Amino acid sequence: MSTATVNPAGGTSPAPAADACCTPSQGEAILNAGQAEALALRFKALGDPNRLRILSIVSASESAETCVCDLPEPLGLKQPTVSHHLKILVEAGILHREKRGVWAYYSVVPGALESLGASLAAKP
Amino acid sequence: MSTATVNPAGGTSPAPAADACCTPSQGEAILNAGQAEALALRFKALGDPNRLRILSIVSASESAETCVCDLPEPLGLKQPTVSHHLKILVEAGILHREKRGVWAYYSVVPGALESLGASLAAKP
DNA sequence: AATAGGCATCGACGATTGTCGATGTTTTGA
DNA sequence: TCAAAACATCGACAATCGTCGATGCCTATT
Repeated sequence: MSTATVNPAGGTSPAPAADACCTPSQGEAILNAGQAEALALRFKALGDPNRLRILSIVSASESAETCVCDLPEPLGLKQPTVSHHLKILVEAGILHREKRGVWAYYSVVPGALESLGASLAAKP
Repeated sequence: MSTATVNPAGGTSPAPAADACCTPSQGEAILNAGQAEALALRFKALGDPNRLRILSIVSASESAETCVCDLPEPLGLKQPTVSHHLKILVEAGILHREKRGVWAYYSVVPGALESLGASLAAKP
């Protein structure tokens, strides 16, 4: 009866025996490391309560943008911390930064959140 | 979580002062700390490449359930690490764990990813 | 009962993260 | 030209995270 259990040694699941826990594998349809890393970067940006609240504030005024000066107060955070979170959201492609004069205005990148949500419903 | 936050219903742009960066605030329509923390917990679970790959494998399985014994090999992780990630995904309400005999089978909670995606499209 | 195997938990380690004070950069106004 | 204000960046610190070896628990088999 050849192999009884699937063991990680190099062999790629020869044949599913009766006492095997389940069907060994299904081809190569899973996320590779690169795709997973890119997706994780964007979800990680959403994995902080204060960043979610920043998004909530910014997206609550969709037509207009939100300037940094209005964020520290409702969040209870200091200005450098807010800038730090904003940078992470920009690098994740979720927020857009536009500086006018002394002030910096942030807005949600159109379709960014929707595309992230779609990648969830489709299959990670 | 029906956050249909449509804030600017009344006055439309009440002519902000020249030296004000923008409209000061819009009441209390943003995510509070508790809601943000709960949402962040679930997004944080998706903020790791290996957990995304685990989700990919589990949701790609025909039988819709995958046993732990098949995960360490394609991920290149040791068994305790895989168990750790699985626990995080279960606590986030994304995966379901069912033990049959010696083996433990994991499956995606129906609608879990879709509801997370929906919370994205409908403003965090 | 004793053994073997699958999986969860524990303890530890380096790496990453969130926060803040201090400082730098840029623009506006006097 | 200088001063003030808004925002970004830097450096530091505690906390959390990802990973793994060792170990324990549970189940099925002998």
